[in-house]
Amino acid sequence: MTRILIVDDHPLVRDGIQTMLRDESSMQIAGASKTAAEALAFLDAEEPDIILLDISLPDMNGLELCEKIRKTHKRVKIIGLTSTNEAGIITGLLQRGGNGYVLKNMERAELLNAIQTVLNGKVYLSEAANDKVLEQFQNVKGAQDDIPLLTRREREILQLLSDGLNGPQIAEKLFLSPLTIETHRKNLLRKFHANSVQLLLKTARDHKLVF
Amino acid sequence: MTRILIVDDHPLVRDGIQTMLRDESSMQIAGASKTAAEALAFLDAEEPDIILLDISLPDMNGLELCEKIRKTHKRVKIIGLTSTNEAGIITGLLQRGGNGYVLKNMERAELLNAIQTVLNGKVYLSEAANDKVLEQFQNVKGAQDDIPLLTRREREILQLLSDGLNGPQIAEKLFLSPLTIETHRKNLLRKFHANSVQLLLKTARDHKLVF
DNA sequence: TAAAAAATACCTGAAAGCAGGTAGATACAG
DNA sequence: CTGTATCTACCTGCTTTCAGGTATTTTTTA
Repeated sequence: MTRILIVDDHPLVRDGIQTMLRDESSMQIAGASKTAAEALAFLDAEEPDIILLDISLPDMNGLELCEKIRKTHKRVKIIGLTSTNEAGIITGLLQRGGNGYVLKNMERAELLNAIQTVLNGKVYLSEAANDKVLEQFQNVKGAQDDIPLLTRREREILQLLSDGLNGPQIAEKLFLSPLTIETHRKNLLRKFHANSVQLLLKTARDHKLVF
Repeated sequence: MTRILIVDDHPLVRDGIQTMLRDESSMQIAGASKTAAEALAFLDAEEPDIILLDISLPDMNGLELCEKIRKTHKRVKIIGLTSTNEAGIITGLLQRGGNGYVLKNMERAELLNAIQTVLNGKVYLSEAANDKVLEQFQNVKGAQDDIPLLTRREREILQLLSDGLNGPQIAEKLFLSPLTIETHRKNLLRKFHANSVQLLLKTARDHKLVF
């Protein structure tokens, strides 16, 4: 028997999911919480197998809640739920220990599929979510008029800067003159229209050139 | 008929995959490339349905190649292949338009499963890869004994530094003396045992105190 | 193979950051 | 109400970064 906790502040969603799963004899709705606080209280008492977790809750960000739950409940599988597919949520959820992600306009079959998939230890991302990831990626690439093209060396140095190294340290690591690093850094700043490495790195991260 | 391109510099892997798929009448190995250059040349001539892409290639980073392929081939499904599961590769691959990810020690069934999943427009991540994502997450949280306690003001300034502002800019924004910001920044550096703002921000990000 | 691109290295002067202090004003809790 | 923590602000001296160049060598590409 798979025990499921629903965390969503919309009654419509809670009822809808209950209905979708009503005929599945192997699944049981263990609880339904309207808020993060309720969910955490529920988890103090019971340990479900699956949590269907709305990303936008009234009292706490869904990602944050996911992180919090994962800290004390290593075993439970967490599937994110959302209506509008915001940027970065998918990877954010995975990085916080989430096991999957479905959109609220899903079909019944997709929900069952998602639950089965994460129960088997795999990650499930809905097709639409997948499209969004790609689309977002394409868009980023599409609006790349102003994403500067970097040389290999520049990318390398950008990454090292992102790793927290400063000029002299990079020079030592790459067996180059600190002045050379300065030149590359300067070219990076120019290409990104940044006036400090801080800003450069922020922009680069926004464009997903470094992580 | 599903046409598959294998991109891997290890003959063993190429042969192994061919063998795994030999008995699948619905699948056909359209080609096998040893390098990124070969793969790109192949894609100029033919358009497979699936690309099984090794992450560590001799002439180009797999992520980079994925990005490059996705730029001109929107339709093809790309599944990453790797032996050792490095940090960040999974999300990096997704963000570059990858559709899935399997480890080289997979079973035949898992490969077929992965191919079928991405053909259906879903993302496939292998169980082992999933575990790694979670494990990596848990590790970060596990070593949190020495995360410094920050005051409200320090958190505020940390966030502004993370946003790419420098000392004087923050001072202006908060109606404070630049010297005050310098003090706070200095305290942050001390608390994080960092000797530059760059390093401070990296550490803070690792501890998920800023994003 | 010739031209273009990339990588290397240097210079000057101004601005900012960093390390090491000191110190007054609030605010908050025992 | 009396510490303790926090926020504020300053000083000196040194290092690094940034903006603006120039210039040689190597690699890539047309």
